[in-house]
Amino acid sequence: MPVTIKDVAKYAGVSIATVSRVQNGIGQVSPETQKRVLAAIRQLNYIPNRVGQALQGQRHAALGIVFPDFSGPYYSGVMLGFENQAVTAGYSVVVLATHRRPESTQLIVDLAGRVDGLVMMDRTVSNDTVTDIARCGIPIVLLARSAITGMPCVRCENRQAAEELVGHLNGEHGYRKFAFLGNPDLSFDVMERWQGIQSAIQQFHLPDPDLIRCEYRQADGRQAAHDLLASGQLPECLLCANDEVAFGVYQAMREAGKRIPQDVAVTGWDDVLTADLVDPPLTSVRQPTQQLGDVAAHTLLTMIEQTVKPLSSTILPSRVVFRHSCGCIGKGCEFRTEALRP
Amino acid sequence: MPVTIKDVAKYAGVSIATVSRVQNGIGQVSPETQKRVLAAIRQLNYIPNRVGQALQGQRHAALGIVFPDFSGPYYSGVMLGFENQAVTAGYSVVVLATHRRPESTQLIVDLAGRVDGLVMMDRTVSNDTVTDIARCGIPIVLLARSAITGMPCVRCENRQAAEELVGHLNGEHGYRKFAFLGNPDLSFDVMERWQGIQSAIQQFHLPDPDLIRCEYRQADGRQAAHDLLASGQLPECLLCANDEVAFGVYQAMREAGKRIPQDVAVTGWDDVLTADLVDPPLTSVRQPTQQLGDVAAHTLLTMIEQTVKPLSSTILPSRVVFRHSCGCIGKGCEFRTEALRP
DNA sequence: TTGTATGCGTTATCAT
DNA sequence: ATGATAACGCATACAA
Repeated sequence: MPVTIKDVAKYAGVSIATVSRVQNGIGQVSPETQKRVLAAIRQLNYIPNRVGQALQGQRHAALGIVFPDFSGPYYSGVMLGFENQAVTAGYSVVVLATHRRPESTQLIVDLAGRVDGLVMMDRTVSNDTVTDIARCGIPIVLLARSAITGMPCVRCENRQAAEELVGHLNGEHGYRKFAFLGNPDLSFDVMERWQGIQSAIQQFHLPDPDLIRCEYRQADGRQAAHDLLASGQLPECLLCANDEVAFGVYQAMREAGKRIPQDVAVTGWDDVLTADLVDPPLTSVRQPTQQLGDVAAHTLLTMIEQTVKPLSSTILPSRVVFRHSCGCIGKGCEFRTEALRP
Repeated sequence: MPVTIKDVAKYAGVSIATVSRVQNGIGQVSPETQKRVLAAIRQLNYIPNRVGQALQGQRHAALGIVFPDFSGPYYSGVMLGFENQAVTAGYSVVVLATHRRPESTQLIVDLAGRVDGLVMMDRTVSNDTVTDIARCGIPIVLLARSAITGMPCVRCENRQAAEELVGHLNGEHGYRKFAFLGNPDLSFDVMERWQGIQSAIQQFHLPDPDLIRCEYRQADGRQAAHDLLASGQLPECLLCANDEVAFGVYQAMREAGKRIPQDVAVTGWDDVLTADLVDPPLTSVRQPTQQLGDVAAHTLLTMIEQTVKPLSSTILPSRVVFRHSCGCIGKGCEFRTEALRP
């Protein structure tokens, strides 16, 4: 049904080679035939078939990116940066979210067959699968994921930020008993945050922190906080795996009549735009999400277009943003040097 | 460089056709050769090239979706619903964000050449371009966009919700002077909201509302609110084009020492998760974003796989969610029947 | 059961 | 300046 170069050639009364020459501006064509061909193209509304071009040119002109999920501003940021770089470089973007689907492996293999390079995010599929696909010769960049030998990896700094966070909470506010809300098994970043927190707590000789396993949506944080309240073992400070979990804790605390930070301090991670607007403003850790996608795309493009693989991994800096939910007060979020509670 | 079916055939010592038969489970193959072929596939790490398949099968097994932008939970929701439907039906998803790029038209034409169907969202490209592409025979579904004859359109209800909102603000709270913050020229939905608001205000014989043109990020709402404050013409109620703008207004009001809703009432649109957590909780309009992507994908798939084009447009219902920022009080957000201000 | 041959749409390399 | 033809990777109709 669609118009092919053959149709145009017949309509213009020339060979397909000539049409191709006009179309791509390569080779010599007489002005007269050029005119005829151009007219035929316009007349028939001819659009070159990308599949034919891809087959001939031995490239898809497309990049793939595999997300574990789409929800939340974190993925939007990565997507934004990635798409921008890819399109600017002349590549289309094919996305896939695994959602822990059992058939994820097959879907990713399928995806690998239609792109020139692949970004694999976090816990989307096993390392073995990634290695298998890489062995087929397709360039792969890991994003916010544990390293695999021979593949570049792009991620945000987590441990240092976690240590700074705990250092502040103990040093400035005097908190000693912490709990972490999240599931280190589900995400590489969260695992690193949990490890950083544990390491800092050991370093300061504080009592072992509790790990409250929960997923990353607001409802999960809310449920976890309610469970914690029901157990009667509310620590001084709740460190949340991300801001959505922290917002869920906010909900639960409001429902239970507990005040933040007077009754319990709360921190998030991601520093979403609304972190500054909730009551109280949320102390969080800002990550350069857009840059994450940006650098991942750039690294991938380098691997595709250069014959030498750089293999350079990138770790982008995170920054702790102190607000009121940890106990800091005032407009400039000055630290309270005395402990908040008597 | 990549492994082709030819390589596998040579390695297994069989013909290409036999490999294909094994690969697709079609036709008769002796157990012995099947084993050899399977071993070769595993050994060489063969992944079928989708381009070859597409060329032969006359289909891409891919759907395209064109966004104006990615920022915000609205697009995440649409994306989530769309990707889920597409992948479930065996299609890959190719995304493009126009970002008001001048070369958008070319990018979309390009995209059209590598998918079996296309969803076009909002103000991404001119109607003429959409019609041109449709003429090439590729199925198109419009999403949150003004209708074009002959193309199905999926969107959320806006006018009715706008009227309900204004009816509440005037009827229950007694507000008479409104301003709308947003740019009706930039988005079809926002245009409809603005029209619905105007229509309701006429209907209730209230003074003409002000239109404060601004874009849709938090910073834009903040700037618009500051401008409004500087002008000295603060209306009783600010109707924001979306929640992010409303959050920007929150910022500005806090910075100016104005209270919501005592000094000025504020409403948003989208009902993002944090609308309930900001101070005061934001009155907003909830849209089924995920379902939007879901229905768009489903409609597109029907067009592709059925020969009869349904052409049915879908309008999904929106729902006003009353919270404190409009003047409602109490947990259940009961209406205040008297005017809030003396 | 297996192999051969053709066509999908495009570009590139020849030959004319 | 132009036309004929091969090649890309795959699936399939047909021949053996």
